[in-house]
Amino acid sequence: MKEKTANKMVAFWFRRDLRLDDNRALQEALNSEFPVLPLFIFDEEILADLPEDDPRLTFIYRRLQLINDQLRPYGSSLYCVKGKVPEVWSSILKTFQPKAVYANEDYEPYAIGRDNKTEQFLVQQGIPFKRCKDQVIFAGREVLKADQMPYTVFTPYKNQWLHKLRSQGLEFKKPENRDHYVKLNWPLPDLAELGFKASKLKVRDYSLDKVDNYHKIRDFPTLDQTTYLSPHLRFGTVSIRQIVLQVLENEAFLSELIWREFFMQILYHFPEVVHNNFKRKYDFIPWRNNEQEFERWTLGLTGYPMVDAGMRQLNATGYMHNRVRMVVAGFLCKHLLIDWRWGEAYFAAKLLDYELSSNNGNWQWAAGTGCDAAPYFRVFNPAEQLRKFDPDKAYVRQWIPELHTASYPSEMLEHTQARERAISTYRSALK
DNA sequence: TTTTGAGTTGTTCGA
DNA sequence: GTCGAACAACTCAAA
Repeated sequence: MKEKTANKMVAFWFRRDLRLDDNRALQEALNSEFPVLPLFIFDEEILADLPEDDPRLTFIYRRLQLINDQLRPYGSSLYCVKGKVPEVWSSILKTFQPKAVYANEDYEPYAIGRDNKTEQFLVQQGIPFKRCKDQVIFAGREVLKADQMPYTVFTPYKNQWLHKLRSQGLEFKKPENRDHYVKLNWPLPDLAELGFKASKLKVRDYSLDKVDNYHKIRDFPTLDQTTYLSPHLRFGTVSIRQIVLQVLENEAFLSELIWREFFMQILYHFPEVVHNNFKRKYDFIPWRNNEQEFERWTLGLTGYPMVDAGMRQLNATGYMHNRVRMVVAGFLCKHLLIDWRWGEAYFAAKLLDYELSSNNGNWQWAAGTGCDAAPYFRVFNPAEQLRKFDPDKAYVRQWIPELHTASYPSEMLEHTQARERAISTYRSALK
């Protein structure tokens, strides 16, 4: 990089928007007067909690390779570094002096803090930090009740969300200046140089082929007809606008995408849910928190096939069917009376589509402590769920080869008793 | 301000 | 086998 060109550029910071097309902040940067320096930071604050072969890191890395390949025809490449974000920015500014830095908004508490600090630092150097809405159709402040307070019940939120979408439509920005990048031939570090190892688990491509039948098939885990979309929305390898456009008429599936934004705005407005019950009156549930029982749950050794198949699918693949997630979560919170935070943390470590807001919101839903949650006396019967949703046992047999042999454990507790224990425990805690 | 209707995903029991 | 009611009363959104 010649001295002369080092300051005739703007920077675009990739985070959870790992794509070149229909990327709001990237498009804004490309439309600016100056060529774009594309960059990615492996954030050591986040990496500290992850194993070196975390499959999500491997996925991110593969996508960075793809982006790097896509930049090559434009004579550019991805500037990829690892470190603590503030230190990385000081070091970047020693090499480049961008006229502005562009990034897409991220609404998690950690990300908001990181971005505010980054903005403060950049602005001190006279560099504006420009943020765009990209990962959602509507951000937390955009869908509010008439009194300007956030919704905490899904159905009215969804109605308002749909009303807003219909009144203003999906806003697509036309792709322009696609090649307006800084000429840069920067080698992408390989996995080992970054301190990572390739994971055996893979994020699958998504497919919307069968989504038209979503309302009919969604509860049957054996049909394996899920879209596998969630990790792609998590890491922004596909644009939410593009997906919504494709499922506009499909209310059942669209609702799931609205749930995603519902829980994002809950986390945005009520960041304390990360640690606390949304409904504080549930604070006094005396969780049993038996570690041996928790371990049996994680290993898929409860003796309830629907629960065990789900946990084994999660452990083996990083995915779990949505219906089964409800069953295993309900079993942990209600039957075993283990704090939902334990289950939340386990899912966070294992799920390829892990996202704080959805994971927290749905665990609190299953525990009955969340907004718009299941009533506490609603206790899933894992045997009944199996009978209803996997009647020929294809799903459970797939994940439990020893199902009908002596080596499969018997039920670790009896359903009716556990159900009564759960209801009476909750009932007395609420008094 | 007060009132009213509604609220993701279930299970069990008894008629 | 099917159906409605009970579970326990509560909070929220909107008129």
